[in-house]
Amino acid sequence: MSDQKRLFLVDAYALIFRGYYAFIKNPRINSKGIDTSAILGFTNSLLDVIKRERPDHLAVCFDKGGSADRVEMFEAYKANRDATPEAIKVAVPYIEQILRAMHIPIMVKEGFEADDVIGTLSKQAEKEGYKTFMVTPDKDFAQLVSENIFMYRPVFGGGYETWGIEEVKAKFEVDDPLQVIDFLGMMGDSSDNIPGLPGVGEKTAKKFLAQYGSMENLLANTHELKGKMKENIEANKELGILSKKLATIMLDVPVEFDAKDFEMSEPDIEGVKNIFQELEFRRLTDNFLKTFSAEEQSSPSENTSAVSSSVQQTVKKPTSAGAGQFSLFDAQGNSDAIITNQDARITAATNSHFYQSIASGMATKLFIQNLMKQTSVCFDTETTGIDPITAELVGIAFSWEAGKGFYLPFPENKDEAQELIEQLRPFFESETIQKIGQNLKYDIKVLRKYNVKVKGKLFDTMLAHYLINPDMRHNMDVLAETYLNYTPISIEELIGKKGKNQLSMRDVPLDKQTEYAVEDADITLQLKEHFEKELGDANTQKLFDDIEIPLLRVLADMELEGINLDESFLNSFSEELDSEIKTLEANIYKEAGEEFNIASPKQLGDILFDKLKLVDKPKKTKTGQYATSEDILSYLAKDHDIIQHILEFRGLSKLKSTYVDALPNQVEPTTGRVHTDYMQTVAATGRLASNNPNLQNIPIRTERGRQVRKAFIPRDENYTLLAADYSQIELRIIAALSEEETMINAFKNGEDIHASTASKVFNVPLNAVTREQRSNAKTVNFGIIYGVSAFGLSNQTDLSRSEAKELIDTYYATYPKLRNFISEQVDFARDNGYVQTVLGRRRYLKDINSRNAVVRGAAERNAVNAPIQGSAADIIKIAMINIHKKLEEGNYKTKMLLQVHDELVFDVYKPELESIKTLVKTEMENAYKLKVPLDVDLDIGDNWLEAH
DNA sequence: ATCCCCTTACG
DNA sequence: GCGTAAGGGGATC
Repeated sequence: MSDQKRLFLVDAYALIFRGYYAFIKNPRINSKGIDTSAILGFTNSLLDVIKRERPDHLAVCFDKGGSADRVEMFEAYKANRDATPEAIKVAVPYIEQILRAMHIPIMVKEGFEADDVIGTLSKQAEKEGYKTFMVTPDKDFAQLVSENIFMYRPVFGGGYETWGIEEVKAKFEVDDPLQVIDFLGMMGDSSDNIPGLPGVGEKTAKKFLAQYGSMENLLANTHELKGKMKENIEANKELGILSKKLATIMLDVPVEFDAKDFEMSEPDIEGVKNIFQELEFRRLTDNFLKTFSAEEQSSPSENTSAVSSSVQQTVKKPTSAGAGQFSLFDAQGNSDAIITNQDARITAATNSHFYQSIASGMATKLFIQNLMKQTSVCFDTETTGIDPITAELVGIAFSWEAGKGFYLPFPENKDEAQELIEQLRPFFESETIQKIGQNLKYDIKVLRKYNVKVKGKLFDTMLAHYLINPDMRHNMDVLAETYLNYTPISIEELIGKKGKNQLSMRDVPLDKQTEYAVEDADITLQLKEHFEKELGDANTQKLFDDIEIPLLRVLADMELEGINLDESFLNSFSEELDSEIKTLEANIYKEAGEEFNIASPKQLGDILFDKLKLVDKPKKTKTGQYATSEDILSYLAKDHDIIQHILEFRGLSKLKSTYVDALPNQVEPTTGRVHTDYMQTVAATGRLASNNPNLQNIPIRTERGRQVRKAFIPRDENYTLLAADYSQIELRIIAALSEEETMINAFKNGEDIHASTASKVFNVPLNAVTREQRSNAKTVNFGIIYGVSAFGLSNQTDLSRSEAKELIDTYYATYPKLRNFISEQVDFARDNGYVQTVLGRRRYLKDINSRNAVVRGAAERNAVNAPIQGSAADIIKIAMINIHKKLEEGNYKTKMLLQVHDELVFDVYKPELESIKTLVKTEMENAYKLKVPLDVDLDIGDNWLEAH
């Protein structure tokens, strides 16, 4: 590089947006509920540029007030951009603070865009002999590139590329960077709302530029074009000229390049640290200090240890110690000292580690001896598939020291595999060795098939993180990147994308298996260290130890147990539905006058509203289609037979495809039963979710639908199904938490709560409450749980908006403490950034202080709903754990099979029926003590429908 | 094959 | 109005 002075001009918003979207699937929320994604992303990029390039001169440019000139030229200019996300709006003042503390100048000029400011400054600096680098991913800037002006573009996946004249010429296929303006003018830019020439995209624009060189020359020669293209362009010449103007970056903004001002200087280190501390950027602080300290290199530490000669080893060292690469650990092996560098992530290739696979025989014996001496071990099973019931063990990885681990491959032969697992049995069944894993439910289920029970204390990193931040995702890759700044080998890299050519883990070479599997165990171990602390900070240690971890074993048992399904019943039901659907189809085609796909909302909307014109002003969905949902069609059903038939068609098709036909396919051949998978970490409120198949949404509300429940049957004639469900648990919780005496007493007296509410709200005696009054009271009762509005209530009932409002007002007057409770929840969320359940399960509400009323409203409803829904989830989880324990201790043959949020279903061995009924009712009703009694209804039957 | 949209099933 | 899973259609690669 020459000794020419170098100026870096940063396009602030471009990097802020980029930072924000980089975290969009996994936003960073600090304990105060601030979404810091954009701030973190921007600051990381900025430090990265400084560290890589060590610029002499640097400034950051912002937009302000948009471009007055461009809006004047073209009203729609940038008009239909999405509203700026809340996180970005709150980010800007912080970023300005950070820049001020770093003593980096902020350039902004009212009425001009950052493009124009950067353009003007770079041309001025060029005259003074500077080399200028415009830090932005935005292609528009290519027009400014010259001999001394470059684009410095962040590229996807990390790193930067520099665009000079040659690069711009190649990318845009032009002779001069200035032609980029013509290029953008021709093809337009939807994000900037530059209209462009109709029918001209990237390809055509390049062709035109090669041929005509400029917009003006193209427009002067349109006679040479032909067909539709000729018409289009001739009719839009003005638009072409306008587009080119809009795409032109201005070079005469009233700003001045002052070399002295832009010179890099010492930052106010304490000031920056304070801001980072407020934002809770711990690792970024380290990164900042390294960036601005003279000694930024740290040499990689040795993490290897003596290796026995009988094992195959794979030791990797950092490939280089160049800038941007770091050791994973400091000298103390302290993983908290990791240096983040978003664009140069640490991967196995850059990190020192020691992973080894263990050969059979003596090596295994020695390994197991060593394993048994440990007090806490992380393990991860590798199998032939993702379904634990059919998957076979391919190997198991172990790690008990960060950066180090072992892989024990399993033979394909079943007897030999069983022999190996027998050697490991003492480890898995040890009560004293703690087992650490990511999603241990899976490993436990796999091992159970080899007749091994995992005992001892457990630590599941996925569950830990679910409690730390339930709104995030919890797969290991995300956790590793977020908390360790480490990118693990992806499973796709190993076995290929899913589909036809995907390999089984068995087909992967042993050294690759070892690298992948031990890495997972190693990372999981490191995550555990991290989360242990955070669980304490969030006060959720008890929830983890007493609820989620014990529940994991309960769920594993329920899933392995499965439920018996009456397939022949479903098959005949399917035929019955099929013939009815065919009849309905024929009727609908006749009424529509043509055949079409009734199941396609798009085609259906066109038939109903374009062809038949059933309504004057049909409603549209947000994507511009006609809305044809149940609630809209129901209004029309009584006037039009076709609508009635369509609704019936929909109902029957859904029933058939989702349940009647799908369920028999989900029967596991090896067990003859249906095994759902309960997901313990997806519902933000603490509920479980069920999938493959979902057994939590089996129909019950319509007569026809609930027939499906007849297909769920006991194990055999010696068993019967028992369904136990909490009566009104959410209303009981809100009554108890709000301490609303009137409602508490109604529950204590065993009253019908909706009738009781109606009697009080409508001021009539309990026995004079009409059906309609009860029904409206019921709607409000439920509405309260969801955070009701007059608007929502009137939509749900026959009441008008004002009647609905009056009803809500009277309701609050009747139950004043309920209203207090609601505002207390919202206040708590505003002050703390989260709300919590009876057991302290938190839900963070980052939007609770949003200035956008719609967004804030949703957060406020969450503040009310999450503690209620979540507390109900907490309570049934306690009941499940206690019941499971009692069933084991009592050696009952009865098994718990299903959980449906407020209901548990059991396969009861008939001789045990009476004691089970008492056991279940007692445990459920006493799972948690509230100021309101809990009440459980029990039902028994030869299928799930009868048991209700 | 994969993603998004719309609709609908449950608590 | 809260929380989920899943099917089919249709666009896109």
